[in-house]
Amino acid sequence: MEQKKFYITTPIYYPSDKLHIGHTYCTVATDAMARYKRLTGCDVLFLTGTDEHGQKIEDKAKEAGVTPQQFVDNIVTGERGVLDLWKLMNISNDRFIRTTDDYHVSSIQQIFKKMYEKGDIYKGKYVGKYCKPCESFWTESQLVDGKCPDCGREVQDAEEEAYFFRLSKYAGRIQDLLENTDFLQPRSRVHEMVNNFIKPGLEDLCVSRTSFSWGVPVDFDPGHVVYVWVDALFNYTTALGLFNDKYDDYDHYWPADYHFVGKEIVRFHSIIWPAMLMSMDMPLPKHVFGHGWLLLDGGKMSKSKGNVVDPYILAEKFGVDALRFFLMRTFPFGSDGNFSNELLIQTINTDLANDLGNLVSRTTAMVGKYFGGQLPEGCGATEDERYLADLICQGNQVVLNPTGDTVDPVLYDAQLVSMAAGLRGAYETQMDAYAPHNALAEIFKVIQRANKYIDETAPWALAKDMEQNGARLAHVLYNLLETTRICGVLLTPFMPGSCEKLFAQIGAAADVQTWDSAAQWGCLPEQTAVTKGENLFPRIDMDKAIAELEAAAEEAKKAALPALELEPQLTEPVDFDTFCKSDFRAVKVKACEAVKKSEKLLKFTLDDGTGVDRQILSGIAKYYKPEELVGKTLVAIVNLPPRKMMGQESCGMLISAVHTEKGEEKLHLLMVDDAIPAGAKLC
RNA sequence: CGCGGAGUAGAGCAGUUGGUAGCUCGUCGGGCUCAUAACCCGGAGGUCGCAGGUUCGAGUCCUGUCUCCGCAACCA
Repeated sequence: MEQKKFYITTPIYYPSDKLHIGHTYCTVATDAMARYKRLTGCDVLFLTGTDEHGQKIEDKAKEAGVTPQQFVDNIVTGERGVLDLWKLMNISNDRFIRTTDDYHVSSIQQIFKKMYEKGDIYKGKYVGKYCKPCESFWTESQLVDGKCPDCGREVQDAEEEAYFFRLSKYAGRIQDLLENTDFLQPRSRVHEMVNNFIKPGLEDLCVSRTSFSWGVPVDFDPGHVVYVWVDALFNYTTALGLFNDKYDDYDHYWPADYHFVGKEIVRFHSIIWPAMLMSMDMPLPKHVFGHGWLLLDGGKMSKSKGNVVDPYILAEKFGVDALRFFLMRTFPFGSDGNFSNELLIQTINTDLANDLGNLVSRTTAMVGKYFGGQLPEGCGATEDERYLADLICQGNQVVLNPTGDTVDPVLYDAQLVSMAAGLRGAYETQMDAYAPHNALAEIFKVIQRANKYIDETAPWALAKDMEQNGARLAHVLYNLLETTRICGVLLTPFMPGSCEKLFAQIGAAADVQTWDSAAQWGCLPEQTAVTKGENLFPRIDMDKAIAELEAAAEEAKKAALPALELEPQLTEPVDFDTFCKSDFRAVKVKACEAVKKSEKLLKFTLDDGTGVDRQILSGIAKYYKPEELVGKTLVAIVNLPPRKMMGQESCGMLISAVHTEKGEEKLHLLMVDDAIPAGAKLC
């Protein structure tokens, strides 16, 4: 039988900053799906990577004083970079593509040329607004109040040559694709795309730039670089060897079965991407799935808000599998979810520690305690149980009738067996519907049932009379091991590392970790070696962990801030006469006291050489104690108009030096040589 | 009238094709002691934002209305 192939991708991420929990979410989801498909026997190719070109990277590199290539190398391959993160998260991608890879660059040039020769890319004029100081090109809609969104200055009409893709040509086919197929999922995204972008009319798309150079050069027209659309989207095919010799399985794996993408790039993947493929006469990917976002406090996570969540810290603190599990279990895939540390810890404690971890712990402990770590021969599945399990695995409904006894061992066994036997089917249904959160919920129903089974059968009571009840006790424990085994198999795509440990503890070898074995009751060898190992998922002290996380976040925030920040210098000239109108004088502090009821103000009584005391209020109480300033020689501007502050008059302003250190504002009064007499003019 | 999403127990969320409203946490009471102070059972707590409509029947469909959120730049 031919193996079914399955090609799945994440977006290629933009390495202008370290990746955060949102990227991790998407990649973990893709990984879980890829592992699931491998488990079921598919021939899987799982691709992820980075999209490394563009203006922003060029700017960031410049800021950091390195070349763009050095900049992205650091973020991608450097310590705690993208590759390290995926390694830490146990991501099983088969390939990793970087758009700066040679083979990709040359492939893109050929693709661009091909579309140009076909006439779907043509040279035109890009009309917009230009901000000279920023050297930036803006479209009308990007302007803020008609001015440059970066610096707020006036912009002027400008146009530049650029290449355009005939997106408009494919509007009809795209609309049909979206509305009449299940290409784009979940369905709700379809309305969004059609209403927002297609119905208003698709305009041709500008696919080249001359405003920056960090990109794939258009080889037949120097000065132009290929813009993101062509460069980034085609990664899904160049990584298979399209127009290059690096790989050779384009024909085998293309078209992709699933592109997993965040909802903000659904537009690119569901409109632009298929249109470009149509232009290239290439098959379209089968599905694009736009998953939701992780929100913080109901709002978006962003660098500028300073609220990004670092997956490194969480994975190291709570364990990779716990984090992977949390992401997949808690949030319905496809809609937004509210991330919080409390929720993370609660999920770990409830599901992993209390339910699953504790189930394994109590089961293995009892096998150790009552049977020395090995159950006796004959404790395995009965004929009836195997028959029941088979019926259920084949999709039959089985109604179990209680005997009416208060204690009904046969019923308990049958209920547990039938739930465990039916699990794979329920799980598969949910996974194939791309609802991993529901698949996990199915597993935990069984885990909870198993915990209940222990209460019902009360093994500790059976153990009191081994001669009478030993066989029954062994069968009960076997049933528990078998249930955990099946759950373990199905949890493997989500928590590969922990499941390996689980299998070791319950003595499940590789041949009973397979997909097939998850639909067979009773394949765990009866006399296998069971060991109570370390706790798979230790319980987390919520308050303590939260406090530590907050401390770590504070630390990270500080470390991320620049060591030293200075006000940018003004470039606008001031004429000499205007400058001369400011009268700076040396002044001596005769007295200084804090202003009552004010947190910031100090009141200075100053000798300014006129013989009349001058009073100045200054908002520097945070930085100086009044008494330490008495007798100092300072600098003040004396011809500012007097101003009332907290009911007192301030005649002038003391001059200070200010800067920012690690995000903290620092201030130093300008103190000069005490040899300078009061009233000396500074010029 | 720009577009879209969301409003369900104290909190956080599920609710596929319309058919007796569920889950986790919290709370109250009980059971058990194998286990990671974990596990099991039970109770209290919701007019499913509001108002209409379709229907034998609506959280679920339709209309209206209020509130909240997101919507420039390749920021999943």
